[in-house]
Amino acid sequence: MGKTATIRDVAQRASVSTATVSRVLNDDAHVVEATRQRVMDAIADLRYSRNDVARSLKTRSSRIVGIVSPELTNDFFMGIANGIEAALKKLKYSVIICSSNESRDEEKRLLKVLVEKAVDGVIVIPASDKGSHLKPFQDAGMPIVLADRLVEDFEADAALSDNFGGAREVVAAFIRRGARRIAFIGGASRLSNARERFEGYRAALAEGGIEEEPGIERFGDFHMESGRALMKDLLGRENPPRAFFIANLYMHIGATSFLLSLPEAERRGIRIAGFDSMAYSPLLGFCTLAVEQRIAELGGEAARLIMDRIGKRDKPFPEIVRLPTRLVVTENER
Amino acid sequence: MGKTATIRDVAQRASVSTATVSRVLNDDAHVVEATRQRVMDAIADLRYSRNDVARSLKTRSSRIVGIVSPELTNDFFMGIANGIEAALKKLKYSVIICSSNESRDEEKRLLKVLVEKAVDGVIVIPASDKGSHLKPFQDAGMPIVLADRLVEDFEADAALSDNFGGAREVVAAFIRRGARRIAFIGGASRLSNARERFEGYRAALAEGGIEEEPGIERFGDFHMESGRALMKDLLGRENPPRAFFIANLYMHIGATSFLLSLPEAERRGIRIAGFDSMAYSPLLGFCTLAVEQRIAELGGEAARLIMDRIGKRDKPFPEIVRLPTRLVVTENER
DNA sequence: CTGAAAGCGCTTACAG
DNA sequence: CTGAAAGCGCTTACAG
Repeated sequence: MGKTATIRDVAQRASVSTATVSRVLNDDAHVVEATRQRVMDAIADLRYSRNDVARSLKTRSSRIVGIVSPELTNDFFMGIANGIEAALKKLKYSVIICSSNESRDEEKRLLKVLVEKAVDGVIVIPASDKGSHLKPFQDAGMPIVLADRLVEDFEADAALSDNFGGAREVVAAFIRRGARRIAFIGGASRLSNARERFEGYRAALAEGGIEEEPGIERFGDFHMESGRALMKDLLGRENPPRAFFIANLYMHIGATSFLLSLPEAERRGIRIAGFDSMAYSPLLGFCTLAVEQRIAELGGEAARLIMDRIGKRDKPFPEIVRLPTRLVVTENER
Repeated sequence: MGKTATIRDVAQRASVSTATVSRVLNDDAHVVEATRQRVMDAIADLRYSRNDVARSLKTRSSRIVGIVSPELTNDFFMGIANGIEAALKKLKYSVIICSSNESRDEEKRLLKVLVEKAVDGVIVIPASDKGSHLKPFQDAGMPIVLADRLVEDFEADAALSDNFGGAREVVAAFIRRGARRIAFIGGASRLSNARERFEGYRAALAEGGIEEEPGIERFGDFHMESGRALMKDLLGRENPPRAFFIANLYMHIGATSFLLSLPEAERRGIRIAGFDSMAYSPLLGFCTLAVEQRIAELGGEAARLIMDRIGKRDKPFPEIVRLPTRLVVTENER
């Protein structure tokens, strides 16, 4: 930037002290209207814009919250980020969104950068099931909130979906609609949300009086490729299942794209119950039921949790919020 | 954060001045090794972390670049953001990603916030075809770079795809593969990228000796719903086309989801040439050809452009970069 | 090679 | 209701 006007320039032009300018800038009530107006005019004349860097240095608050996401190109994570941003905007907070690139090391590095930038807190969507590298930052006083899932060796406030309940509900509905033999395609069970969804599936099965069949319960990595591979694998068995609960959207995409590569006859009658609903969900042609997460609210809750800690609100630690999910019946009933 | 160690604490512990600590922090060559080591030890002992806010205030550089995107939940935009972040990381720059929510007013507000945060520059993916609201910030000295598209009433460096060339290439390939009567579904032609793609389509038609048929050239708004509506509309004509060039991914999704709602017989033989390729592109079952944009590089170029201006590199203004696209033949040849 | 000191642009207790 | 002044944690010419 060029030479911008400072608070001193404004003070001079309005013939007041910098303290007074600062007061009107911060909506201090004790400034008499005439003075305030004079200052406002000077601000307008000079096109003065506050320097938040200086403000932050003095107040020790940057009014910035960091968000660390495993990836940027993921509508689910960005939906959460959106929810966070919307909630914080109202409090005049801004947000720095960073991608850990699904790497724990990068996650750690980003925390360090964010601390240097003096963010007031950070919301992390964990890249792995590990959290010990977050501990030192928390110990140093940085408020940290988890979103979407929990991690090992690290306790913190967290905003999560009711993965267990959602999975149980959708699988139960699937059973009610006649599905008996339901295969499971999910993420690695060391991840908290993947495990919870698997347990929800099992609970629904048990409640429906359906015996588990370990041979058709498969665990991938939440990515497209593993969804495709597992679907291929399951359909390659001697007696392949026709109903599937796929516990994550990307695996669902992979599985569907494999199905699309099959001759019409081979894929007929296949039905899928899935997780999440995004812009492109209408393309998931075999999906008949889905669990919808309240993505934006997940972000909103994460925002609330971090603000509570930043504001040193007195409350038990950690606070874990579980957001209910919603069952959705999709258009495809083909 | 709690009471963190400052440069003074480090200086004291290492028995040097704060100036020396600052020097080792900034890799100043003139510090003798023994001193450097002592300082490094003190830093480690105290778990000192630099306060970038103070640094920024003094150096007048925050080492932060703002990114303003029309939305967060969009893999194309976030792919650009990713490219920017990757490129800037190497230069020890960070990035603040904000969503304008497709609103020009919000875009303006965000610019103001970013100026207050003293970012060194901002890369904007315009929310509309208007840019006059960006002018005052540029005039005040803030480096601004556009990505993805140009706007009216505002000149700036820009990183763009060769929309014209890409559209022309894919439509030409479509024609070579036998398509004659190709309908056009695109975005509003006041948007620079939408217009360029339309012109590319027209050029390919002309070069292929195919007469334009205005009745099957339709303009929506780049969103899913309009893709769906326009596809429905076109198929509702007396003599509906069977080949489509859809100039944007979301419209492509909408169009495809409409097709999926049709009985098998009605949609048979429909072929689509599209734009972009994302994780869920395999689900676009009617797509046979696509133009792939170099999304990450688009971000990389935007990063380079903004750094050039921040570094006051002497070069003509504005610099407009056009990145070539790549033609992709998809798996579906059904 | 290292230090003393000024200053970046704000905010805020303390006076008055 | 308003001002003078200190100070937030750094960096950097200027000396030596």
